[in-house]
Amino acid sequence: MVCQKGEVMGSKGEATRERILAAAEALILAKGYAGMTLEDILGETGLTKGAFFHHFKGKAELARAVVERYAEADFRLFEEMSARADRLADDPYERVMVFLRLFEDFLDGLGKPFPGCVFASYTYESRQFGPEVHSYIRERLGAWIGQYEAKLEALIATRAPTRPVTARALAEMIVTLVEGGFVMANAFGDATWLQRQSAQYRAYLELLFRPDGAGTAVSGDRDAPQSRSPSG
Amino acid sequence: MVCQKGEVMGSKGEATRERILAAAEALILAKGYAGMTLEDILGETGLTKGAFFHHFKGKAELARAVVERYAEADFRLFEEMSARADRLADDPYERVMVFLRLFEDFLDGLGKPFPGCVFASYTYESRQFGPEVHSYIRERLGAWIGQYEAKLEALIATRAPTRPVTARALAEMIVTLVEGGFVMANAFGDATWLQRQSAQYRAYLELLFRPDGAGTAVSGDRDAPQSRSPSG
DNA sequence: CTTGACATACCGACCGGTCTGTTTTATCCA
DNA sequence: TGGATAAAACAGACCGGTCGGTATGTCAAG
Repeated sequence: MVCQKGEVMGSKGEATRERILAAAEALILAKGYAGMTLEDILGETGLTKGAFFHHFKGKAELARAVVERYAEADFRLFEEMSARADRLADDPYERVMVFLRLFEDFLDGLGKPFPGCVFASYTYESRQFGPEVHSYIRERLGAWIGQYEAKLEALIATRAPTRPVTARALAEMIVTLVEGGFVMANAFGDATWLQRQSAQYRAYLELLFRPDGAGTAVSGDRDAPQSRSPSG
Repeated sequence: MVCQKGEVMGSKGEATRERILAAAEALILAKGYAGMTLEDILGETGLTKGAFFHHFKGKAELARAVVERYAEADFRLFEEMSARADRLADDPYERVMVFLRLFEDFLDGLGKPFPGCVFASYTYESRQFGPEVHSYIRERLGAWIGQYEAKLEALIATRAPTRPVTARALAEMIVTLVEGGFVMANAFGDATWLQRQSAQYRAYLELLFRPDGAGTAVSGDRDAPQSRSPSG
């Protein structure tokens, strides 16, 4: 055997496993973990029970695999976008701003069914999962905040904010806005919600780190519509 | 019959119904709607199946009643706090700031088990509920945003912001921060998370509407700890 | 001829909901 | 005033369907 012990030998099995994970993630985001049935997954993937239990010990292991896959993809997406932003700008302030715009552009490209956050979905069903999954989510959320914190740390190191503030606090704020943004976007069926929050956050950063640039209009601004019907 | 047709004759039945609703809300926040079992409710309230189905047609009706109760309580809480803030200050800017501080103080008083938002919990299980529940949540979220919008509208009418911004956008932002704050607070088991977001939001408003007051330290500021371990 | 990758029939537990019975409470009339 | 009476407020056994999980089998590839 060329690749012994079933290492990273992609082939058919891995593809099927990936299909199951992708379907499960979408279902968890739409119906919640407890609301998702194995039958749902089988119907979505066209597989049968035998196939599912060949790849996963059970629903609990699937739950762990889904959140791990999600966390890894999120982490990589951030790193990639961060690298792109750093290539497009040298100044730490501009790097943060460009990163946020890249993030907003990325969200623009996301079609519906509008995605949510697996972390948040799990959080509201926390009792379903053991403490190990809970602490794993906590760790990955912490890592996510840390990614933002690093970029903001570089910013604060070069520019004194107009008001005392920590990189940690600002990092927590944008992550909170993203999590809340997913909830609101889903509730209103409005895919632009999250982008608007990111734009407001950029405005906050601008006032903190470039208060003189008030005249220089922030290009690509996403203001909320002047009047929005609550039921729209 | 003095009170015909079982009108608003509180007494015993209503109290039991209220106990069921309170238990169900806590369970939905902890385990999600689908993860919550009728047995859970019966165990929590010490009742039996007969009692439950005497008060509710089924789990679906309970779900609707829970979210309606939650929405009404939230609405009333806002109105009450808003009235208190308006009594404590005359200036629209100060009224918003005082309101936010009252909100933070209120959150301080909340003991664990740390609450979440029923709207958000339902949002991540949206497929479980019919479109009528979904649109109801949308309407109530819209009303909530509208409450904030009215206060911020008065603020913008009296003070020109340092940067063009709409009351609607700012209202959406604070609501988004609250929703995301519940998620993060639950994930990290950190009851102060939401208060810190509110404080950051106040800082944003200060920069928007009182940029000269930089020297005047905002009393009762809640900054994030300088270094937070991601796993803490 | 072993092993991975599926398919299928089936099981047992659980869960939402029903049915019937019992207790308590409120109301009305002699 | 008090007992009849009806309705509300419960209790608890039971049922049918669903869901997670298992056991067994097939089939192709190496």
